Amino acid sequence: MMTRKNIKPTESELEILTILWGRDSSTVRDVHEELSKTKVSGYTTTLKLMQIMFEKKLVTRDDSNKTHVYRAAVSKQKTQKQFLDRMINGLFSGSSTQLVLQALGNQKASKDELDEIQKYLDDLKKS
Amino acid sequence: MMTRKNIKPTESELEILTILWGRDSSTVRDVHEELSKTKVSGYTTTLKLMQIMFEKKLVTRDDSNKTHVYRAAVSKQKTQKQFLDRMINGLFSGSSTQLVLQALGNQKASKDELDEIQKYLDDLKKS
DNA sequence: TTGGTGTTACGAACTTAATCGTATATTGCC
DNA sequence: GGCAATATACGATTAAGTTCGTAACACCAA
Repeated sequence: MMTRKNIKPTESELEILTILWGRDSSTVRDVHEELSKTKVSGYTTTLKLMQIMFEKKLVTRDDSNKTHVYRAAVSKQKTQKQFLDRMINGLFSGSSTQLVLQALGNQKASKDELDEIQKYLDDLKKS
Repeated sequence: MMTRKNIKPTESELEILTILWGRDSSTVRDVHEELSKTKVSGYTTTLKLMQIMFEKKLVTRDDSNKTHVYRAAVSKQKTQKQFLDRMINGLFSGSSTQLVLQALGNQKASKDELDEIQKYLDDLKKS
């Protein structure tokens, strides 16, 4: 099996990926307008970032038309896993349990959410 | 209440902090030798990094002697929380639950660890 | 055709992080 | 005192990421 490249998206790239994950396909204009809701930046900045992401193979694009159409080339889940693993190894001594306990303690979770986690834990223990 | 500075340690700074957290107090030489177990770098590189961390107030130092003595100025737990929050907000739509489920699914946890998490969940639900 | 709008391409400037070489200072030992 | 070892200070360089200005091109409407 081919080993996957370990390309770590930067903070800015992650913002763009998050937008792409929430849409079927996007133009630079689409992404830029979405980005502009939370930060100010020039259009060509967004364009340049997405061009770089294309070179890094973080996104695919259809350039058969004048206005290119982009899609995320990495999955949200795989990216989450990549960052989680990095964090667990770098900051939690490799213990996912420690990270989980800390995360649960940090932020309030609703009873429903806690139930969901417990149910998931039960499944894990059975297997 | 004073608002806390949101200083985000870099990757290299995190490596050094991790070493400092595991020791009572450390000289640059101590840290550098510990670092050298896992990576190659010059002594002055470590020195420079720790000087920068001192300017950023990530560490304190006692310079009453020629050889300065350093300590972490930020707690491990607070730093973990800072990175976790950033990750939850940036990559998990603000849902700590989603992060927990992903973390549990990613890495195998032992039965004892799962029990520990369940026990913690029970406590959370009671309160 | 011509001008305005919208798009990509591309290079330059700027910032931050990381690395290291060299200068300088202190300490202890002969 | 003078030398070797070891420390800090600091500037220079490199690399990566971010930002934006400008050029070039296509398309459409008047």
